[in-house]
Amino acid sequence: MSDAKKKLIILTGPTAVGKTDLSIRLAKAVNGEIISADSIQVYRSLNIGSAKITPDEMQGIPHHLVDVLDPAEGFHVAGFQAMAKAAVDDITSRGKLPIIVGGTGFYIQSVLYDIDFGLEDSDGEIEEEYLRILKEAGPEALHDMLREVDPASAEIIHANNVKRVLRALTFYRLHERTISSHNENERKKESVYNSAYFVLTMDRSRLYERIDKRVDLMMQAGLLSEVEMTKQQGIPRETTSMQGIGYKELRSCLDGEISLDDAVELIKKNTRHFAKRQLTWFRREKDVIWLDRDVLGDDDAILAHMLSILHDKNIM
RNA sequence: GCCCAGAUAGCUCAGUUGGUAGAGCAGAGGACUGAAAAUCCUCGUGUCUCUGGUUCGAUUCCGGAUCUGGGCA
Repeated sequence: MSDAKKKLIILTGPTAVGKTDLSIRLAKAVNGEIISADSIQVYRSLNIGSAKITPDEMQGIPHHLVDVLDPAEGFHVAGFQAMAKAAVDDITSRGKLPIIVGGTGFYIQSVLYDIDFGLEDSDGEIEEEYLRILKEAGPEALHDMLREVDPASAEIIHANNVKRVLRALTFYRLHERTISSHNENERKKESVYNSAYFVLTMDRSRLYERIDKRVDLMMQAGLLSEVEMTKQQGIPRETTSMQGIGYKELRSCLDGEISLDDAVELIKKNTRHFAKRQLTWFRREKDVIWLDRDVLGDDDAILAHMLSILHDKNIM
């Protein structure tokens, strides 16, 4: 539509559909650079478990937001958004096309719709107070408190979803307005980009087979020792990076809580569940362009299809 | 060949003192606006192996068949 808008390509899909290879071919075809939207690949040294692209595989295509954090550091959408926006501007200013590639739907949304996350988060004091209440009175009590200040949110957020209840309460405390009204405004936003939002997908049971196989390959490639390293380095299990699939299960195994076989099975299962959640997310996103491997065929055919859509949208 | 025990949801099993059945896991759907590979919600009709019999009525009791374990020869 409006040529004044910045151009942006998004390539996403559930884990293990084969985004990486396709993204390199796409980047070459459109003279683009890749911005990773992946909550685990941002961390250095978490390579095998995050199925991170190797320098060889990059084939000279610049990648942004990969290997930018230490595994001990925390991370969140707002941080991602800021870095991703800077990368988009940087790439665009050099006359190249930014391509967001990765499976973290929330991250993609934060950039595409330029969501406002408000002020900085609390220093923890407020949260501690709520956590104390949670411990003493339970999740229902917290939820009741939310109902007092923000009934709309209390209606939407289930009492057991403590994480969200806490966030809604904290938001109210910090901003003196409800997160529900804030979210309502954000939801109305139109994308600031002239974009194409591609979601790669394939038959569910075949995807699950690929996932199971890929986990076995990760184990063969030495995932266990990669995780062992994080333990030796003293990275706490509660850290954001250690909540990644593969890492949390093997850390549990290394601490003697479960057997290795059980850990591997758990990794497979959790990855399957994750892929399913990703698909649910993308189904709900507006204006996505589905690329079904079972319909379109091999990567050549998929790429050709993408290029023709990009052409029609005047993105290239 | 004989004896014993099973045969119920994709899997592991529970149960019906005879009125056609339910848990866990797997799986499916959904939510999501500063942990998102996170967090949370919802969803269980299946020839109760087959076949005769008893019964108003059998998945449940009885007989037979088939299959699967285990034991004895």
